[in-house]
Formats: sequence, structure tokens, C-alpha cells
Amino acid sequence: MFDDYSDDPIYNVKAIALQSGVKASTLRAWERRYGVPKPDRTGSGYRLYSSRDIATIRWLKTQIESGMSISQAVSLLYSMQQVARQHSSNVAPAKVVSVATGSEVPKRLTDLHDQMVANATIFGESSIEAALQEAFSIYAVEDVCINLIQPVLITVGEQWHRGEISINVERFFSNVIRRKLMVMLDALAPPIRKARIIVGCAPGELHEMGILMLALFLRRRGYDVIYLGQSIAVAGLDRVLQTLQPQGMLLSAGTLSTAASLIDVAGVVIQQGYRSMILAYGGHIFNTFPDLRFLIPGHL
Amino acid sequence: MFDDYSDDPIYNVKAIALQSGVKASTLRAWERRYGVPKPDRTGSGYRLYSSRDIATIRWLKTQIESGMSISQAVSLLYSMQQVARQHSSNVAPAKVVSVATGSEVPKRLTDLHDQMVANATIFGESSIEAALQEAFSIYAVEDVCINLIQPVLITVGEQWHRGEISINVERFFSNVIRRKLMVMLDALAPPIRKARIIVGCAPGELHEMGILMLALFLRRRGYDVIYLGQSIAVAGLDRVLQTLQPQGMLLSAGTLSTAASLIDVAGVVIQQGYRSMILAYGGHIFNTFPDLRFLIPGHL
DNA sequence: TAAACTATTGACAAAGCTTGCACAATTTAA
DNA sequence: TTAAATTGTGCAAGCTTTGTCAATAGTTTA
Repeated sequence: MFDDYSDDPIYNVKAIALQSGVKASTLRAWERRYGVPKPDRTGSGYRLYSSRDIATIRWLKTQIESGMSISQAVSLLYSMQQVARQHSSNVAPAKVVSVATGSEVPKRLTDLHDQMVANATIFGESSIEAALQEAFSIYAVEDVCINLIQPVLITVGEQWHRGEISINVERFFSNVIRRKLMVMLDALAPPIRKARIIVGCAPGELHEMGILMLALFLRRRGYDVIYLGQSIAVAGLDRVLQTLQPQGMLLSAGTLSTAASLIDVAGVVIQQGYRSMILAYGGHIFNTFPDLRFLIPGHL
Repeated sequence: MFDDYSDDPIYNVKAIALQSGVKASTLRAWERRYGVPKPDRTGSGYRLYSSRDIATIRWLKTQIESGMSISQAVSLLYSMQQVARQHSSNVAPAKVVSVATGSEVPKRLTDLHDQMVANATIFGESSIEAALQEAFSIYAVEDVCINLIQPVLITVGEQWHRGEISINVERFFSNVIRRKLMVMLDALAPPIRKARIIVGCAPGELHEMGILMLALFLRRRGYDVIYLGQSIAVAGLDRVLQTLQPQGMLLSAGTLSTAASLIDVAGVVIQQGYRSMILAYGGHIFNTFPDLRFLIPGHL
């Protein structure tokens, strides 16, 4: 848990209090009573917190804000760490550990799914983040994206279609998710492979969530991903290809018209003579009309 | 770290104190106690600081303002320099378009501006990030956004209009910037004020960069910002307001038609009787047609 | 030469941090 | 309802860190 954070002890209490919003005296009380967090000390006894400690404190704070007491939050933290350890050592499947409240950990993805959907409708940003953090601490990034985030987005989208929630709720939620994905993308190490891949949405296509996840997956595998985002343009694409000399290009289309525009893109690619370049595309619409695939040159 | 700064020793203490806002006696104390910075000396022993020293001092000052003590800031500086050294020796230097300044003045925002524009056209992501990092380490977030990022976006936009670059370049660049802004937004402390503010683009408006910066500024001031992103919807807005009970709503519009849609939004707000709520709007179009302001209820 | 700077060293007060204890406001248990 | 436990917050006394200043001496500038 919180594996991505550094252990380097560099922050004093003031910085911590400032960044976490928890008073110094409270932090001392937590440390004295529950032993969390347990910062390093300087030679003269001053506390030195790490980034991981900040993450821990923030997590505890979100739990408290969502109704837990500090003692429950701490014991949940402990059992989650235990589960995460077991999980990472790949020994035994996650065990159910009961805490003071009697709730089970880890929550299953379906529970987290419901938690996120519920909090989306009430704009509960911190709770959404907490759920995501919990998911990422237990499952792989790819699993969370495909088995949690995608389903939640679909559920929220359906709720909007049924008129149960405002489209603004969906917007808010997508933005939180998008931010989280971008933060992860940003935190990744620089590319280790030379293979350069362009990722973006087909001309006219505005739904970038799927392609953003794809960019994340590819970058996690070390590819040099050039992320173009929503609705790339055919005009000037030749120059872009010339500049980047990419090994591949991945585009997504969600509607018929955007899928049709992929034909234009393919035209540019072929005209430029990039025979070795892989052109691939995907998106919701290709599931609905599988025959489309025969109309557009390239891989699905 | 601070590699792009000149080592030429040219500034005396007074100039440094003036430029960095740190008293000369304090600088001497830092040098005496921590060895940072360690300026060259004239034959008679007077200190001569370099631009790099200024950058270092400014960086230290920023860290102190974020709650660190000077000793911790210095040790963090050391370890960062060490990491940077290892990194630069192991990894092949990225293709960087360097801007020949020739001057010994500390790298100004204009230099960083040129560096970013140049690297945008060749998709030099890491160099863009480096330039941003540099800017943020010296100047306040607000300054960088307004005086660096905005101008660069404008420059890139103009280049596209003149046909010098593809719109895809602009897309790529915006996405890098957007990601960085989101990462900063994500790293901020939880809100310390109860005041809740909705931030988003007017219905139909797709340019979210300005409003994203605004969200960042507000969150830095501790407000509870609900970020809705592109093109909010009027339908269902009443329910959203009811759920959130915000103290304010900030919307941006860049074109005439999106500005017009703000009238609908204002209608919903007034209908709901949120008299105490502040409705504000802004955007490019209001500079072009100042008279618009009289047509829409609310603050500019 | 006088005035204005700067350097070094030592000293000191203000600001920060630590521990331990207390206490009031809640929540939980009996 | 009463009693006990939980929990955030504050204070005092003592130690450490850090900004600032004074005294003394050398350097630069007008």
C-alpha cells in the first residue's frame, strides 16, 4: 500500500500539517496512541516524515471524513497492509480480515463499484479517490481500469440516459477519473523502449477515457507514447508522422461518423508510404457493427 | 538540477538579496551553516554569486514557504542533485532544443517560453516537462500559469493559425500541459475552507485550459472546488445546485454562442432562488465584446 | 580621505519542536 | 441514565534551529 511513495524522511511537522490539513498535536496523538505514522527522527529528536507518511495521513483523514473513527481507520490500514503484503508475495489469495467494525477487507471490486457510483452522484470526490486508492493498492492498474473504472463509467452513463442523474454528474466523475489516470501516467518512468506509438481519438471523437487508459497501459510497458487526446486532425497529419516516425498509431472511434473518418486517416498513412507502421483502431462502435472492420485498412 | 543556469560569478550580495528577497545576513548564515550556496570570491574575498546560485536560493525559499525548515530544504537539494547526476549519466540525454541566450541573466520566463514552443513542435515531451519543472521551482504557480503557460498556448495557437504547425501538435502540447495541471491539482492538500465553488466551461465550450488553471488557483487557496470541465449542461443543473449548495459558480466562455448559453445558466440559478450564490463568468469573448457583460446576470 | 560596502565571528532572541499532562467534548458500553 | 473509553486540542518547560545583529577589520568608490 502506498508503494509508489518515497520513504525518504524529509518533511518536518509544519510541512506535514500544511499538506495534510491535520494539526501537529493531533498527529502526535495518533503516533502516541496508535503508532501511525511512525516518522524517523533527526539526531535531536525532531520528527521527519516521508511522502509515504503524507499519503497515509491523507488516507486516514478521508476515512475519518467518511464516518470512521481514527482507531477503526488505523486498524483497517493495518489489515489492508497485511492483505497487500500477502497479495504482492503471491502466496495466498486475499483473506478476509475482520476489523473492529466487523466489516470485511478487502472490499471486492463490486463493493468499490457501488461505493464509487454512490459517491459520484453526491460529488464525493475524496471518497471516490479513496475507493480508487484502495483498488489500486490491491489490484493491478490494468485490472482496476478494465474491471472497475470502465464498469463504473458505464453505470454512471446509464444512469444519465435514464435521467436519474444530470450529465454534469457524469462530467464531474469523468474528470476525477481522468485526473487520476493522468497522475499515474505522469508518475511513470521515462520510456525504456524505442518504439513510439501515437495514441488518440479519431477525428470528431470526444470520448478520450478509453484511449487514455490505453496510453497508460502502453506506457507502463515502456513504450514511448505520444498522447494526442480528443479528435485528432487529418490535416497536417502527414507532417506529424514525418516528425515522429512512429512504429504505430492507435485510434479510437465510438460512433459511425468518427469510424468513417478513420478511412481518411488510413488514406494519409498509406499515401505517406508508412508500410511498416501499424495502424490500429478500436472503440465501442466496432462491437456494434463488426462489419466495419472490413472497410478500414489496418488492424483492429 | 539547475543545469541550464550559468556559473559565471557576477552578482554581488546586494543584487542577490534584492533579487531573491533573502537578507544578506541570512545568506551568509546559510553558507556558513550548510555550505549552500557557495559563491566564488573576488581576490579580496567579496562574494560573487552566479545565476545558478539565484535559482538555488529561490528554490530554497519556495521550499521554506511550503513549510520546510532550511536544513531540510538543503538536504533535499543535495539528494535531488545526486539523483539528477545519476540519472543524467545513465540515461542518454533527450533531444533538446536549446535556446541560445548568451546572457548571464537568470533564465527568464521568455527563454522558457521559447524552449517550450520549440519542443512542442517536435513532440519533445520530456523537455517541455523539464522547462515547466524549472519554472515551477522558481516562480509561483500562478505566475507560471499566467506568464508562461498561457503565452505559450497562445503562441502555439497562432502558429497553427498561420499553418506552420499541425493542430495535432497543439493537441499534444495541450494534453501535456493539462496533465501537469491535473497532477498539481491532485497533489494539493484537501480543502481547508468550507466555501464550495463549481468550476466549468459554459455549455458548448470545449476549451478547458483556462478554467482548469482557475480551479488550481482556487484550490491552492483552500476552496472546495468541484471541477466539471468542458461544456456543462443546463439540464439537470438545478439538481446539481441542490446537492452541492455551492457558494459560487465560475464559468468560462470563449465564443459568442457559448456566452449566450450562459444566459440560460443564469436563468436556472435565479429560478432556484440562490440569491446568496455568486455566479461569475469569464473568457476570451468578454474581452472582444465587453458589452456582453450587461446581457448576463452575474459577476465578470 | 571619507563614506559606503562587505567579511568574519560570536551572540542572542524568536520561532519551532518535543514530551508529558490535562481537559473537554463525544461516543460507546453498562 | 450513568460510567468509561475515545479523541482532538491546548499548555508548560526545556531543548534546537534559525534569522538577525553588533563589533571589528578590510575593500571599494566617489
